[in-house]
Amino acid sequence: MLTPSERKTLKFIQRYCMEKGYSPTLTEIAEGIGIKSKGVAHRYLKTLESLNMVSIASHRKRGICLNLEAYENQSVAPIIPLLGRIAAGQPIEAIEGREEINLADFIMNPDRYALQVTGDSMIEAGILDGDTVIIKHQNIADNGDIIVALIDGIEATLKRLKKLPNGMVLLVPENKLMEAISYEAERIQIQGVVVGQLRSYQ
Amino acid sequence: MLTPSERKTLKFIQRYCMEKGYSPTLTEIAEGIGIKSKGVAHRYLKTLESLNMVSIASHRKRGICLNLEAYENQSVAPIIPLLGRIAAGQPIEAIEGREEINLADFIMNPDRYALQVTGDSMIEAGILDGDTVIIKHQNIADNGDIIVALIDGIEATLKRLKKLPNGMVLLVPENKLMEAISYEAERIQIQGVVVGQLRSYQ
DNA sequence: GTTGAATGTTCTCTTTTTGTTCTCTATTAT
DNA sequence: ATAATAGAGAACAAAAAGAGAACATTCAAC
Repeated sequence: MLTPSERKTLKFIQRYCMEKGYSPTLTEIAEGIGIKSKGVAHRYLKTLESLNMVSIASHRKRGICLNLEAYENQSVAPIIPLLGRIAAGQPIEAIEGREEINLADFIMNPDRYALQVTGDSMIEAGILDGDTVIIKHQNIADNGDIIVALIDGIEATLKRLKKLPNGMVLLVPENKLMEAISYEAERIQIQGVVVGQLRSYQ
Repeated sequence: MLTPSERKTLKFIQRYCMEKGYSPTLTEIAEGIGIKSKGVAHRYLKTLESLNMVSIASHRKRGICLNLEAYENQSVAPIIPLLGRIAAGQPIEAIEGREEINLADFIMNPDRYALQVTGDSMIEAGILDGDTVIIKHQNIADNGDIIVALIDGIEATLKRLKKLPNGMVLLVPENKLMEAISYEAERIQIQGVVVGQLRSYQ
């Protein structure tokens, strides 16, 4: 089990290597994890080496190498480093404050579940055929929410919700080729609200 | 059988480990379960250890380790139940085989990192302004991959890659309002390939 | 090659944080 | 009344964190 400082060291090295393409020096590590002593940085590094998290080419400068396999076992938390913001035509810009994304936020709550989306009805909202959506189970929703609606207790569908003033509800697909349909409120049962979406390209 | 306080302690540790990737200190546990005394937290921990719910590395800091049983009760892995497939106009259909999604598979590789996307250049590929993309760090890519490209060593951009037969590369935005631009291959450095995408609606 | 700056390695020391073990008190159910 | 459960907090032991000096090795410029 890594101590927080060792973990911080590992994260820093990972991030550094990712950004620069080569490993940091001890002084850079020390600075990167917020301490002054490179001797201490070296100690953390030795621990990481003994746990097979990294390999160190002895006496070589910038001779640290991340060990991929050991890494996976280690961290239980679904955390991924957030390197920055990418916008066309500019260098990647760091985001102050947030340095990582924790997917636990997505799923920690027990009333969440996932659905795989079939069809193109929400394509203009960036939800494509084959995507997975994270649903929060609840029976009410706000205007504009994307919801899982059960129509007449049978048909399930993913649509944007629009409440009409006359007591009707409109289920709006995000696709120019399809039309919104309105229903009497009694026919529509809200099963959940989309709180997240994910897609894998692999 | 666990007392309410012991159960609370166990739940807190599970949650903490899940979110942070390492175990809490006694003081953090005490605070987490709403008491002031770390001695008391220690007592609960000892009970949990005697019931084999956790193991404690003696005198080690953050040396708590959840045991298998405890894992089974409440999943500590980043897993979310996959209820099925939703398509407009049909009931939610179960997916044979896969019953849950493990977000660890999604992202937990040391050569992955996240970037926050700014701008609309990939909007027709379902990558919207504000979305997060998961990048796999690599220097080569296949035709059709969405890549992080560094142009002339300065500008970073997210585009679909198209290799032209004449040694040029085309960076294709997924937006009708923008035009693909071709470059000499030497000017383009591939920094990574998009392997995932996620969006939070909260 | 030689040299010197940069970097890696090995220490010893101090301080801070955390784990462990107590004792004491309060509350509640049987 | 008694036992089980809760909680506060003091006192001490041990681990972790950190500073920094001293020395060894690399590596690039000359």
